[in-house]
Amino acid sequence: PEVGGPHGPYLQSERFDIYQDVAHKLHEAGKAYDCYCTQEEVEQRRAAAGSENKTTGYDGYCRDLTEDQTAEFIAKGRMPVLRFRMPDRPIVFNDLVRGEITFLPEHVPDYVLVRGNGHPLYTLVNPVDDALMEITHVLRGEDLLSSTPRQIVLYEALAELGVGNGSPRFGHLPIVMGEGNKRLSKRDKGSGLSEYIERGFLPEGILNYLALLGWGIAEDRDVFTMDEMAEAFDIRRVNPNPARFDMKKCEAINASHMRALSVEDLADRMVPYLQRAGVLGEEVTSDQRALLAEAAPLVHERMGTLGEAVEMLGFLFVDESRFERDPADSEKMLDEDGRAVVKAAHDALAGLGSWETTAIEAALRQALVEDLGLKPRHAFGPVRVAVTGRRISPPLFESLELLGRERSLSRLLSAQGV
RNA sequence: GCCCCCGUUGUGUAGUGGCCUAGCACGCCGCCCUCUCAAGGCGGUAGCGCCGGUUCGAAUCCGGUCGGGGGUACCA
Repeated sequence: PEVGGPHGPYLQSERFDIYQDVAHKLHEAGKAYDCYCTQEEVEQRRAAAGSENKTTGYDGYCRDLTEDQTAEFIAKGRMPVLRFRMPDRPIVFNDLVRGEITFLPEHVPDYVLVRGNGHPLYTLVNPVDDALMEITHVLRGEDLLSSTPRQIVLYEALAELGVGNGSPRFGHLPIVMGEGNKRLSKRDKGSGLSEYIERGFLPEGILNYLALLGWGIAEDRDVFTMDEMAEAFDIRRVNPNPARFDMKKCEAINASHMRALSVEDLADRMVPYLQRAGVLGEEVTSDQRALLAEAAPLVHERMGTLGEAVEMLGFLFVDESRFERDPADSEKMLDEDGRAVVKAAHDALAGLGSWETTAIEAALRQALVEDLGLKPRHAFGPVRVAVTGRRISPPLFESLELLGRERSLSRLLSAQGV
């Protein structure tokens, strides 16, 4: 609607006259008829028919009303609905993903196009819009499969009346199921796109994963770019089985795309997430940009989503007053022994001449591993928590360099409770 | 109930009568690497829903059965 195009108007509310006109034509041509039955009457007749397991839907009562019968209904003040007259023949169509599908006429009853109050229904509006807008292919969920036969017949009737060129091609995609084989409903957690965006999934990652639900680019490959997908995709190769949404796999695919990003791109994309978490402000200073550019290479192979940037890199951008350590990690790593290690680390680094990675590493290895005889993992664990606030972080020595001498020493001090 | 769709390891898939003692990916388990976590490398785990039939031969074809999903509105 906001873009426009050759088949406007694009707002349904502005197309009322079109629907009304088409409804008229359908009625005139006998493709649809006025039906005066109330819903109660239809149900009663169905129940009275006994074996109500035969067919649901309308029984065709008003299909061929005489003028007298019609007059009688009108005299009673009944307002008719416009009902489409389904042909008495099997409806066969070739679904793009499922192949040939057949519906017998007794299973697709006449259906309502226009309400008693004159308002057109989706059943009319959708095909009319698609016919007029020259839609050629309809790719939709399997949940719409059983309404397809009645739509196809409508398209054909429309074409006979000079509206559109007949039925588009249909392809019914498998529905994505959630855990426990239940349909993923909009209310379910993990069903809304916004949740994935908030967590920092990449658009190309989500798209890649979704495409894998029923389709594959090759036998031995499942990570691909959007361009590659567009190039290779073929609706006829889509699998009709409903697929379960697997968050683990989705995360793995996304992680692959994260790694495929250039570090520059990664840095840019992390910014909004760092801002939203308050790690970065509205305005990102050039110093912060530079720091982020140096930090990006350290994390680009260890992040699954952009949102993880907050925990991974937050410690670098936060000043001492706002720096916090994970309580559980602190408790575990900064016990008495841990604090002793941190003190030794501080002393080793305090007088360091050159504040860069190799020198930092050399000094710490000497002081903690050589002099104190600690295993590397026991030596660096407490230091890591002291400086980054977490047991999981980017590589320690690089992190220390980026953090800078002043803040590093300050944190090594505060971790000792000093 | 009735109609339609679907049925290969935990998950997504490859497989269209012999190349299948069923391939790939994710997961899971173990090992290697290692300052944490990842990444990477190596190895392992687990499947043709079931029953008949066709055939020299069936995951592949046919029938049945069971199971899952969707649809059955004057909703979209």
